[in-house]
Amino acid sequence: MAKEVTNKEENYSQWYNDLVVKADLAEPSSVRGCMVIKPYGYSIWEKMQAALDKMFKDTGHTNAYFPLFIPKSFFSKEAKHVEGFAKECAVVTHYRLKNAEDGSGVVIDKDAELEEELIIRPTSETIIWNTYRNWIQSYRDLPILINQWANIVRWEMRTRLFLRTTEFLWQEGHTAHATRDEAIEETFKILDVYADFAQNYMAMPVMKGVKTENERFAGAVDTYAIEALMQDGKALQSGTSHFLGQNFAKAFDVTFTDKNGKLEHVWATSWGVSTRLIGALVMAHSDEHGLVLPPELAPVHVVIIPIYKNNDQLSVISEKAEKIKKLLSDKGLTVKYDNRDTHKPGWKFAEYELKGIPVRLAIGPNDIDNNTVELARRDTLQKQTYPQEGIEKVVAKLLDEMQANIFKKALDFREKNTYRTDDYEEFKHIMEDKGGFILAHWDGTEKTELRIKDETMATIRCILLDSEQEEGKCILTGKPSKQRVLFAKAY
RNA sequence: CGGGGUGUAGCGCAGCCCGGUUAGCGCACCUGCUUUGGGAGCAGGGGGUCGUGAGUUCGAAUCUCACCACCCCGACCA
Repeated sequence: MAKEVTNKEENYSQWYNDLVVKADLAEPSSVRGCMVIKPYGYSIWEKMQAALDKMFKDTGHTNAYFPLFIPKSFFSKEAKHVEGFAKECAVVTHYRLKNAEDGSGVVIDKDAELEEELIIRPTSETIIWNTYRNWIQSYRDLPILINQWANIVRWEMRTRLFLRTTEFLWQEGHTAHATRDEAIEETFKILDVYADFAQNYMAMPVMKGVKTENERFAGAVDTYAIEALMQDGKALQSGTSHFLGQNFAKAFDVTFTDKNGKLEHVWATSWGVSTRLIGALVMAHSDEHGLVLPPELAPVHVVIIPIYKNNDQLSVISEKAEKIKKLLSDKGLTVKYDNRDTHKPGWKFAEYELKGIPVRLAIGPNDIDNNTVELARRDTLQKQTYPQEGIEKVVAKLLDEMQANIFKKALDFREKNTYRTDDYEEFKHIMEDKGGFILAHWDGTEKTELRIKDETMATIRCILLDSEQEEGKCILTGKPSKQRVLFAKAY
């Protein structure tokens, strides 16, 4: 065994790290807290980008690009925003290096100090709203619906590949609207896009809800999020959509004249998902054998592996394999024919399982005699022999079935691990033993929320949008509550 | 920033207590032959500033001191 993945039950976080590294998604870099996203991992990100980008375009958005650097003065204009991000900002103070006089290498040239320090963006609201001020005069200039694909930096103390790194890739949407209602509508529209993407592409069920004040984005009026449950019973916030009200418009003095000739502040939203989604994808579906990728996001759908004893056999098999590859490609599938002679079939089987390629198609001498192929599906690891005739339809159908099955498996898991309780002792036991989501009553105060966090490590992930109104008593204080909220330990 | 741990070949480790030839093992790598339907076998081969610096000593991977880096556990976070 060349590559062993740590047992998932024994040490979940080691299992995750192993998987990310051994499946060639990413590796730690020599820069503290930063990762190298390797080609295979990056191609998953490209699949995500392609799907999301289309969804954004289909809902009327266009892409643009704003600077990496933000002048410190911009950054400090929105009070809550600074407060939230100040502790994790990288700051550029100089613009030149020089050779050290003692020959010990290169040092900062103290004469090249910046007049005003530049913050490396931890998010772009400030630079964007500073820019929007110049773009907006009239209601005719609205709405502005812009997205950008970018890297950002948040100086983290402890990092984990994909889940939390100092630099990461994401998209951030920033929209400007003439009315409050329109901005709110935009916030929900994007939340739905995210939920749709998570469920239909990532095959990962999510809960939609609004964050408590405590978990709200710095500078937002309301933060909405999609929350997913990972296989270790912890929740992962997978996307956020913020209704910013007029906070940034006021901070950056962005006003417009409405239809009645009245000067108003602009209404805003911002929203984002990041490469963290790759971490979510890994933790939601994968197993002891490696990654399990939903077909919609798999960089390669089918790998064809020849099994042969000599070159004569290989050439017969290759001819078949190339034909099948073309049939599948014509169906829009990405197919790899791995005819390398440097690795044995068994090695390749294990390798592609580790990488989560949805379907493996093997052709050997027996298949040549019988006009068959062997298909193995990654989600269930089942193998079955099919006639070569019509194989492209079988594979296409199988991939659809797998996409649905992977989602269903994740949904079953979530349902099995979502509890309702009105008893705080039970609440504590659930959190301690197995984790998962708990729906419980809460009195609505930050104090209670923090005390529950202290005592159980669980936080309020969100207040579900579709939660039914129900009279009850706060699980901690017994004070009256009108609805249950979603608790979990979180990443 | 607190508490704990680890730095020896690309990776994972042994050796260190108790200093002494040429620093060793597994995986990976290279060559050859046999193999190929679940991570092949045999034979041969290459690869090391023992984290860095200073000290003790006839002699340091091994002992002492300092520094650096990384990992795990906490506080902070998408």
